[in-house]
Amino acid sequence: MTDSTRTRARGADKRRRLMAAAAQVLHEQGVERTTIADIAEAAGVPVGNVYYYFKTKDELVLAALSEHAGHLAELTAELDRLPDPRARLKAMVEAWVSRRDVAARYGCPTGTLAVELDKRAEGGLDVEAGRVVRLLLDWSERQFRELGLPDADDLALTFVGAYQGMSLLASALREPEIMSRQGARLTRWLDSLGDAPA
Amino acid sequence: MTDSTRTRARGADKRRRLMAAAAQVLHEQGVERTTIADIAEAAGVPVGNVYYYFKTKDELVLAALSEHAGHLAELTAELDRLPDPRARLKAMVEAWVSRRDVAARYGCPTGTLAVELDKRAEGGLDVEAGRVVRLLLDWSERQFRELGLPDADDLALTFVGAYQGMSLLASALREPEIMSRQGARLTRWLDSLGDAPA
Amino acid sequence: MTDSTRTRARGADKRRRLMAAAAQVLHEQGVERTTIADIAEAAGVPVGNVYYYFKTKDELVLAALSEHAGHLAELTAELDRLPDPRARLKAMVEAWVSRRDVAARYGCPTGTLAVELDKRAEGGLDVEAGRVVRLLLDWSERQFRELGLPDADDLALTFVGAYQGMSLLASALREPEIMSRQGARLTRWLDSLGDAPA
Amino acid sequence: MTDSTRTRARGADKRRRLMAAAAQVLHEQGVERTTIADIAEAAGVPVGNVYYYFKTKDELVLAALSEHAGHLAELTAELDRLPDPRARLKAMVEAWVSRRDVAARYGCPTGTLAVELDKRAEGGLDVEAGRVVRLLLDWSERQFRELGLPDADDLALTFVGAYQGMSLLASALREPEIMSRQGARLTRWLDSLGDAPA
DNA sequence: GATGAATGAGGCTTCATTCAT
DNA sequence: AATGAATGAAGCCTCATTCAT
Repeated sequence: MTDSTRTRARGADKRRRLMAAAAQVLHEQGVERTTIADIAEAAGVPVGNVYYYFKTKDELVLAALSEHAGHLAELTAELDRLPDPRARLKAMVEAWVSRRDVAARYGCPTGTLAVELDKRAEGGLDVEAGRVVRLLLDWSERQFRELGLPDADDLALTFVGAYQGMSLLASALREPEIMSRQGARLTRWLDSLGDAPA
Repeated sequence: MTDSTRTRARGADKRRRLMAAAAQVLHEQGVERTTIADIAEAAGVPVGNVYYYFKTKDELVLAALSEHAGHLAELTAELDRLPDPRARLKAMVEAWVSRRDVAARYGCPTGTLAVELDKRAEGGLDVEAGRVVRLLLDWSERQFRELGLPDADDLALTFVGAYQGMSLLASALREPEIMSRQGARLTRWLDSLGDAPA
Repeated sequence: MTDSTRTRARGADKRRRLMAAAAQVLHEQGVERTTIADIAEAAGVPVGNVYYYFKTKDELVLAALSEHAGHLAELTAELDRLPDPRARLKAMVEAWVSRRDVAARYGCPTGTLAVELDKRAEGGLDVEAGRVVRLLLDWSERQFRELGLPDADDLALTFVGAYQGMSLLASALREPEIMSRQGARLTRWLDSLGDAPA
Repeated sequence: MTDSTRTRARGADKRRRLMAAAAQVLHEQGVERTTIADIAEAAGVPVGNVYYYFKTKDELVLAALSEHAGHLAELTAELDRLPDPRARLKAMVEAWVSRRDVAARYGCPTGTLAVELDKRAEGGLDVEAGRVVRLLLDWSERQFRELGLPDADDLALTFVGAYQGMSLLASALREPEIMSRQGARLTRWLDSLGDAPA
């Protein structure tokens, strides 16, 4: 391994650590209340060095968004191995409910980020947040379409909206049980949706 | 009108203007990105004078929350004049949809405030935001209970959650139509709920 | 009693209350940490009204100084009724020790005021503080001179200096006993000073 | 000298400069009338940069106190090289008198700081000021004890109290001679104290 | 004379970003 | 690439003083 390779590897590692730290800390504290120093510390990187990897704070937010997108991609990839689209959707609900404690404390990472970023038009971060939200919508819509249901796009909005809504309420009221109970309702709803007529 | 009445009126007026300005600006820009100067300007009050009415920025946020609570109280008071609880709920949905443009730009005032305030434990503003959210939940629960439905509390969570979810998605995607379409679905869902068995 | 008399009486009363409040609050909190509002509140006078009686904060400080001077004048007038100058000095020490708790908390009113005012050349308040300090020095010197002792001025400096020193130490260490113990020493010292040679 | 050494040296140097500036400016102007900007300017440091070294103004005050404590430690270390405790005490008086001009203008640094800090209970700075005062008391007590005198603690209080008192009077009256004359008296008093009985 | 309200300067502190090495 | 230190623009808040009745 040459010096430059090792350096590149170490550099890439730092970058990855910064992204992960940004994703977590920004989720927990929100964008405005999080300082670059917070993220640097969480990543174990000296403050001054952050700017070598990310030119501005906005780029770190962007990185956090893409990190969340990555997590979602991993999850959907795994769920896509299930043969039945309905089972996939139900497994998604299960995944949400399993993270109920985090949701009840900090809300849905993507959703809360979107809420905060929507309040500023400049920088285009709001658009990027919308893009990540849409990833989940698109995946959901795909499942509903595979089920042969009409208005799959609306069903996806209802599905994801329910998740965002229960996360918001769970965190506003600090009650993880809201995730469990509303998750169960969501599952029942999925079951109640008729398959494509034969 | 006596002198003191006039003075008091002016003072109270300014206070009210500050509350209204705080409610609006904080909704549009978020808590952290809004400066006292922003609110002062929106209310037409010199910055230094704000502190005569509100000792801290947090008190202004609190005032905004109570302003939103007031708006909600007005709305529910009006809806309560309808004889049928189901009609009340449907009218609530209509009210939400009618404000679709604001929702698609800035989200639900109470919901987005709650999201932002939940990220800071200090000050108790998070609890206060939860309290306002609960006002709507309680009103909704009351309607479901009047309809004689079981699990009125869960139904309320579903109902309000759907609203929060569609608001979030509408604003994340900047599509007011999401409010209309999901509003229609919500109305249909309300219609589908059976009355109390005779 | 005419209206104007009553008004003047009420006005004079307010003025007196403000002076007393200024003397107390400025002693307890120091000049810089005391706001006009603090003094107004302590006096039970609306803030805006203070300026009718005192044009600036400095004038209030001046008033406090003269209040303290008044207290001292009262005390010395009383002590002067004692026939023996040594007895007068010893009674003065007793008076100091009797106020040991206040001294241990806030120091000597005049002394601490002088310390704070000496740090600013402008306004002449420092000079005024010195004048009040000198009142006590002059009285003491008179006693020593009546005792027929040489260097009465130096003895007065030693006497008053001892008082200022023990007050400072008592308050810095928060130990009222320092006043008692050093007061006893001071009394013994007074006793040890020979009378004028016959 | 390596790069990091140089950087560290520069950083440490700035810190030291800030401490020295804080000690001096706070002594001359008092805590409340001194702004961070004053200290920064005296140290030749940009205001914003001060916060890299001291997180709050209180920390700067603390630093000033420890600076004064350092000065005292240096002085006593030097005096401790004298074989005779009485000579040490007399040399201490000489040191005080030699700084009579500063004392007559701004008082004893530690004493005046203690006076001001005692007026605020919060932050614990008052306690810290007391601690520094006690350093001098403890050293003095040690000398009196070495002389074999009874009540060394009371003698120390008298000794240090006399110093604080004369400093206060000298600065209140703006007369450096007070330091000289009372210093001479203090020296004579030290001479008059009997040694331990053989 | 009395009083609540208004004003504006100034102080403390934070932090994104840049610099020097 | 790495890093401690530097910079300066805000932002929040306080308060002496003044104003308008």
